[in-house]
Amino acid sequence: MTPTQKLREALARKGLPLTQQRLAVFEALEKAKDHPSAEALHRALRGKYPSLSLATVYKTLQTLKDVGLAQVVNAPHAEARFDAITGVHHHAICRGCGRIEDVFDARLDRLSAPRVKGFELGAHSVHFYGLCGRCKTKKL
Amino acid sequence: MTPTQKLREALARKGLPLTQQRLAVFEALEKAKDHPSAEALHRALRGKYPSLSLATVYKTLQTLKDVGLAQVVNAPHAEARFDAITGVHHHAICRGCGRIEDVFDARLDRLSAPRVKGFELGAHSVHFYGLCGRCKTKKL
DNA sequence: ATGGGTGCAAAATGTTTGCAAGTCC
DNA sequence: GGACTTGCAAACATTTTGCACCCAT
Repeated sequence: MTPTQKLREALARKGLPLTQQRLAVFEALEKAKDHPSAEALHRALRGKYPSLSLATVYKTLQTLKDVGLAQVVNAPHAEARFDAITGVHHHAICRGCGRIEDVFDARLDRLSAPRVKGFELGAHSVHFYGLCGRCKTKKL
Repeated sequence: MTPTQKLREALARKGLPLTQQRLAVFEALEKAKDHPSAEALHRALRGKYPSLSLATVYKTLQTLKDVGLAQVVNAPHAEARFDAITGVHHHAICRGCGRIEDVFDARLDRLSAPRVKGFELGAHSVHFYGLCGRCKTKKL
């Protein structure tokens, strides 16, 4: 399935039209292997589509997320959240309200780093996503 | 060891003075169990220290990080980084330049969610931190 | 005494939004 | 034709910075 088909189909499922901008952003995102930012995508595309605006790139990425063709790797423009516990531990994060609970689990601490070309990896941290008690009830 | 001692010592190791503001922020951060944001800490402290500025809270958190007494749970005000791969996968993140590489590892995919009071957890993602090839050489 | 810290306000950064004009089906 | 999207600029939220004054050592 070509990118165009894949995108058209995913958009159609939500009744959304396929536009040139959406196709351009989607193709660029699929081609890039370095988890580009909105800014990076905009930069990469402005040669071919000089009128493409950064706001459109943001909106399109949101749309791609909505139709299940993209995801965000980190969680910015949320506030930074700090922790006085500097030892190894993990987190349960509520998708509803952003609440973060610490998770202590030796089994998770023991995970060994995978081999990634060139990287020298040390610490790791596991993020579990879900709904906290309050948001679970709210959603019903 | 009291918070004051712990803080004084960590700061002294880098030749930095202990101030009332630093102590206040550090104590508040240790006491809070909900991964407060800078804003939240500022709000919590303004009753007792009305002149404490938000900028100082930010600077202090940075300092606490530098001396190893705090860490950031998420990574905001970095740009959002997007990914067209929507399946389960993990990431290797370079502390030097922020580069993100995908990690595919079935062993990691299979991790079962821990029990966290009230939470209903689904997906998870493992972040490995380290230095990429380029930053490794730069640091030497 | 002096190097660094604090508080303020302004700048910077990343993202979102309102709206007129344009595009897709 | 009608709903949705685009591009622009302005708004927004979070974080950083410059600078005059102040505090810890």
